[in-house]
Amino acid sequence: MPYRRTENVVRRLAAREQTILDAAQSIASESGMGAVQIAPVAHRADIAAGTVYRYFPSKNNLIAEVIALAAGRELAAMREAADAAPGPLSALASCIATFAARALNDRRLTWAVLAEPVDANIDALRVEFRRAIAGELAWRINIAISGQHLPDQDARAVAPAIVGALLEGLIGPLAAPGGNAREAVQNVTLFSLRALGVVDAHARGLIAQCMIPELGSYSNKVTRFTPCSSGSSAT
Amino acid sequence: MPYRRTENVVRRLAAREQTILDAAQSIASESGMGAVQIAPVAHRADIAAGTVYRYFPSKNNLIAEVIALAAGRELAAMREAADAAPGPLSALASCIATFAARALNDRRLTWAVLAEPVDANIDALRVEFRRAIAGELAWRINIAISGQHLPDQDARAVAPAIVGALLEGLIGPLAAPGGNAREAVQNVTLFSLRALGVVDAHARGLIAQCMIPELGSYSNKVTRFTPCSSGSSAT
DNA sequence: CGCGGACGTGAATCAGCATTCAGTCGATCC
DNA sequence: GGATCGACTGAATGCTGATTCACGTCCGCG
Repeated sequence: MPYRRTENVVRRLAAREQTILDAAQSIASESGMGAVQIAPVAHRADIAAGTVYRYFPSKNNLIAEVIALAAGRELAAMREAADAAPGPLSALASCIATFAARALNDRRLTWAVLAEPVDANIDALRVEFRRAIAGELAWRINIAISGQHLPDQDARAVAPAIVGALLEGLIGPLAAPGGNAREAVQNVTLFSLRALGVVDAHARGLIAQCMIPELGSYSNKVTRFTPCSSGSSAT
Repeated sequence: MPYRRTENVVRRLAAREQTILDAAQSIASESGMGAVQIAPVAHRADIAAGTVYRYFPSKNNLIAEVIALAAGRELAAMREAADAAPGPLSALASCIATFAARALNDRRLTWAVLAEPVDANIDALRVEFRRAIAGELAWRINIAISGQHLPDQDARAVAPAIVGALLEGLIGPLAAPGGNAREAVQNVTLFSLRALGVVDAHARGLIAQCMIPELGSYSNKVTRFTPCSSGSSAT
């Protein structure tokens, strides 16, 4: 007869799992996805390498989980910011600024989660995440178009370009490292809005009113992101 | 007494080296940088694995060479297109459109060379390449700004964002695969020009006059790209 | 010719890492 | 208080893929 899982044990196991996830994320955030290896993660979590496999069936699964958690967090923040805005263009601006601000807040992690290749299986999940972000933007863009706030254009095509511009312009290897973060966020947001066809002066106005998340501290909701498409096994 | 290298031998060796480079590039172009492994490259070049090492001291050096060659090709094409244009904004538009068109022409290779991570040492070279492209754009942007054709802005910050938008918007995993290539090029160019602050109508005019390289065939000059910074050993 | 050096070969070596598993230990149950 | 269960350990295993090297082969040389 199998043993029951004591309340205590359940807590301990859950805590351990979280510890592993935290270890993996912090390593990713410090040294990139490539550095997320079983041995270092286990070491940082103060457990043996083998133990990791009691919690995650494979390294890929662990990484996938890290990505899914980060993705859920970012998407939720973007939605929240956009939903709080007064109009379609404001929503768009907030959405972009929020993504930008949070990315800037933890450059390396964002890069690791969104851009740094690891493995073909993982890449599939990452692409889902990017798609979700681009989709979120595309959705808002379409609303603005149908309200005549933006010139007619193919939102599905433009949204990825904005994501690329944000990533490359803010946290890519070429982006200036230091500088005024708030200003950088406002600049890329302005850039994006203009690219969408908002005239310069209007865009500046929108940005001025835009809530930009406090840099240095942001919500850490743990709504795991689940891609809609079925096929992301991440073996 | 060491033997001299016969004319014939020199030719043969050079041809072999080229064959290896071609093999590596074609594999990268078909399956990405990850698939550029010594064994497959050697196989495609019809030589033994060990022979590759008579021509390149390490795999990284081989890959670095592939990247440098591609980079030189692309930069030259961008410069040529821009220099042939009548004015600063035209030059900018041509530069962007050329990059876009050529990238679209060989998506996978462009992606492999510009975006697909391989190894930290290689990444350094890749970053140099990106920097060179962004620098080329920044240069043209600054000319346009000083001629009052563009609103004042930080070209060094904006140029990488444009590169990101082009890559992600055209050849990234989210970009629509099929479709009208010429139209796609014109769309991202329009997007970029607007982002820089060119008003919509004017941008469209510029693009209409813009020479877009024939899709499907383009110059294959072999001006190897050499990053200016000294430290790109690529061990 | 026939010697010797350079090229070419590909099997063996080496290294990095994920994954496994026989063995240890503390908690749970009767 | 034993009998087990099941988590934990970490050394051993296995795989993938770059790199090496002892040995053929070719060709310029006298």
